[in-house]
Amino acid sequence: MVASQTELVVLAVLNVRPATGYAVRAVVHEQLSAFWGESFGQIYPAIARLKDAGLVAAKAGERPGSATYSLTAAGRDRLRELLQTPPQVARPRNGTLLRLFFGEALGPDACAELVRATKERAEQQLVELAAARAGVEAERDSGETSDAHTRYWLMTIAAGERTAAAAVAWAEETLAELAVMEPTSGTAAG
Amino acid sequence: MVASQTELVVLAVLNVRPATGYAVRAVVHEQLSAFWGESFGQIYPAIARLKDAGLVAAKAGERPGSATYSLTAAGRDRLRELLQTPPQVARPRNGTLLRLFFGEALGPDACAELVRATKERAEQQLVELAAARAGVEAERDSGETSDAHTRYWLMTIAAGERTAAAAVAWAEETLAELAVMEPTSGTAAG
DNA sequence: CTAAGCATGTAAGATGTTACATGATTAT
DNA sequence: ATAATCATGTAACATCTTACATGCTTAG
Repeated sequence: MVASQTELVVLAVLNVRPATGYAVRAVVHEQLSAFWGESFGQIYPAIARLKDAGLVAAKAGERPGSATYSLTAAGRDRLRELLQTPPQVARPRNGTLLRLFFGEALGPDACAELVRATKERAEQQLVELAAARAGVEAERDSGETSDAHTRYWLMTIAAGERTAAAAVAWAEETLAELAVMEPTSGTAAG
Repeated sequence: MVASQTELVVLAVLNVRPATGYAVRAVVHEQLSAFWGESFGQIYPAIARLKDAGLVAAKAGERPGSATYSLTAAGRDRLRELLQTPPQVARPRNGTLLRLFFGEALGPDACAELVRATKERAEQQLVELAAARAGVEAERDSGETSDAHTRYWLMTIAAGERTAAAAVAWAEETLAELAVMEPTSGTAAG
């Protein structure tokens, strides 16, 4: 009875609207990518398990060989159950900060390169999140999505924006400090 | 030749000073925990592989059955090589934001609970990071650690502080918005 | 006609967690 | 004494990525 996190996402996405496995993954990529990721290698086996457990039902899809899945009543119950389990905090793995911590063996120039890359990723993310925000707000105003769902969605976008803005501010501060450090060690040393 | 990230951390920690496997894990827990995690189940096999590859050398430790490991010349070369590889960005997995995104099925009260937990974790982290900052600065002033390493260490602490502060600000904003939402759906609905 | 996108799945291998098993040393 | 900490390792299991294999449909 230990459901994977992937099963939770699949149930949650299918609860919004029935979809093919491919479309489930598209939703995850397009709407959740700032805080969640899944690959086909996880999604298809997860759907198969959920089908075996009677939590989702398959209808023949529009194309031959494809299937559109939707939640059963048991699936909706299970979804609520899973949503109420405390989120498991994932082990952090920030390769940039790891390298920066051991920056003495790497040198200030290479470290600055890493921080610049972080800054660019964060700025890119701010652009994407602004676009997502505009899209969600337009959808809300056109009445295509429930108002409550729109609000929750915007809260997750706000979280991404805060985090990305903090990353940009940190990167700028850190680049300034790296700029005044002499290259006394590391591979870039003269 | 695909070295795991764990091998990189082990090499980096042993480059600072020779240590037992147990002590390597203690360093990771005490100094890197804000952005990195490792368990014994990873560290011991990683050390065994590094020893087989001639990248670390074992000396008999102070206790019977224990060993103190240090980098060989090949190990130092390999470390520099690994530090220069681009950091692989880990797949994001934020269980709180996932639940919040599907908050309509959960209800505003349960969502507020999740956000409060996030806020408390972030505040706790700010306390821990402030203590770490004080400890590092004291070490620097006493001359126990190289000045360069201290600076890099403080940069990683600053990253954690920025991120945690952003999380607190987001949580407060989000709690205010959740407070004005009516419980029209979700398990907590009346 | 051909490339891109839609669609489903499997298999191998890497990675990671947790629990278990064992035992020495140090502090209370 | 006895609990906590130091110390090493294995085994089972879960998870995840990547590549592979296949084929339909739509747009250029």
